[in-house]
Amino acid sequence: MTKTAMPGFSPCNNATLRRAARKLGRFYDDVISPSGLKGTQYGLLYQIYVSNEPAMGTIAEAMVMDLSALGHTLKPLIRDGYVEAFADKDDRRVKRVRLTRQGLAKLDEATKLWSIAQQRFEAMVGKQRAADLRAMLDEVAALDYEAPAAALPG
Amino acid sequence: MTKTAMPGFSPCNNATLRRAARKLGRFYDDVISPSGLKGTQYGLLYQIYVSNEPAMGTIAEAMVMDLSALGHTLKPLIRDGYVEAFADKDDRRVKRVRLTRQGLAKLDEATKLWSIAQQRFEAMVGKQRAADLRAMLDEVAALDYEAPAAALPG
DNA sequence: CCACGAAAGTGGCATATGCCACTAATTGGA
DNA sequence: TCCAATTAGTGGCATATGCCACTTTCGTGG
Repeated sequence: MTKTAMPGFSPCNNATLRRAARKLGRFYDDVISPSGLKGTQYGLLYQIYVSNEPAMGTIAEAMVMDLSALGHTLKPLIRDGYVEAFADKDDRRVKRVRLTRQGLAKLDEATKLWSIAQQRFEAMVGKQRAADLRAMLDEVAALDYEAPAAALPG
Repeated sequence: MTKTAMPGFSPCNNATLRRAARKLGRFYDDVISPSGLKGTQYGLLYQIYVSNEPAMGTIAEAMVMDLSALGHTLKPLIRDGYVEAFADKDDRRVKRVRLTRQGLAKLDEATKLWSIAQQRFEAMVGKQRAADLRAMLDEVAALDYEAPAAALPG
């Protein structure tokens, strides 16, 4: 018993990943909160910003997120006037989104705060280790979890 | 442009972590779903199982989760009869929980499925790399994100 | 040109998480 | 002993995410 008893380590990759996500999420949220945005919302605004008036499906794919979930998450941002949606010219099924002037300003504001969180985190774990971690995570997010073709008998 | 355009890489550690969590979460959820449990619920049952009739606060700490969030997450499991709560003998503020007979059976059932997900994942990224990843994530979850003592003038 | 199946979103429902304001029970002094 | 500060949970409210059932559009083989 060193001090506060180590956290409940688990052999489950999923549980461990979620645990870390909760902790890191709260940290980024705290630092970014003065802007009124949550870390996830900041990430979404950023993704829209770096894309070219992306279709919702495009964003969902880039963020490895369910399309309907993206729709839900987008609502408060549209409601608050940071994002606006419009129909694609050629395919009326497609809905594209972009940042409004306010959204752009808010992104700027939040980016300053995000930088602080990012720097604080990387100062703690090390820039290189953070990069390594992201690489691992990107790999996990890109994996193809198809059923291992469990012997489909001819 | 190799094939499907790499996912929207982001320099944000938080966004990257969440993205991976979404993807891995869906994978574990899919595999575990025949039991009727979500991956998170499985993790919670497991945590309760390996603890000794833990107090809610104890679980919350181990899982690096907000106490009220834990309370919410616990509700469906109590409703479905997998977990039962009871007041601590010495401190009536404390609420302890334990698995019911059904909860134990469900945990057993789900563990078989979990093993499949766990093995499939580790077969893809490698057992050692998975262990390394968990180690990094445990470290992230254990970090002390206190304000960097930003010069509190005497 | 029309019926069909695929593609893109929407809405409803349920869980996952957090924060905040409260309530109840304890613990520490004065 | 009695009240103030602390501790443990609860409930309400809001966002984060997913799945499923639809609805609207497209794209196509007839």
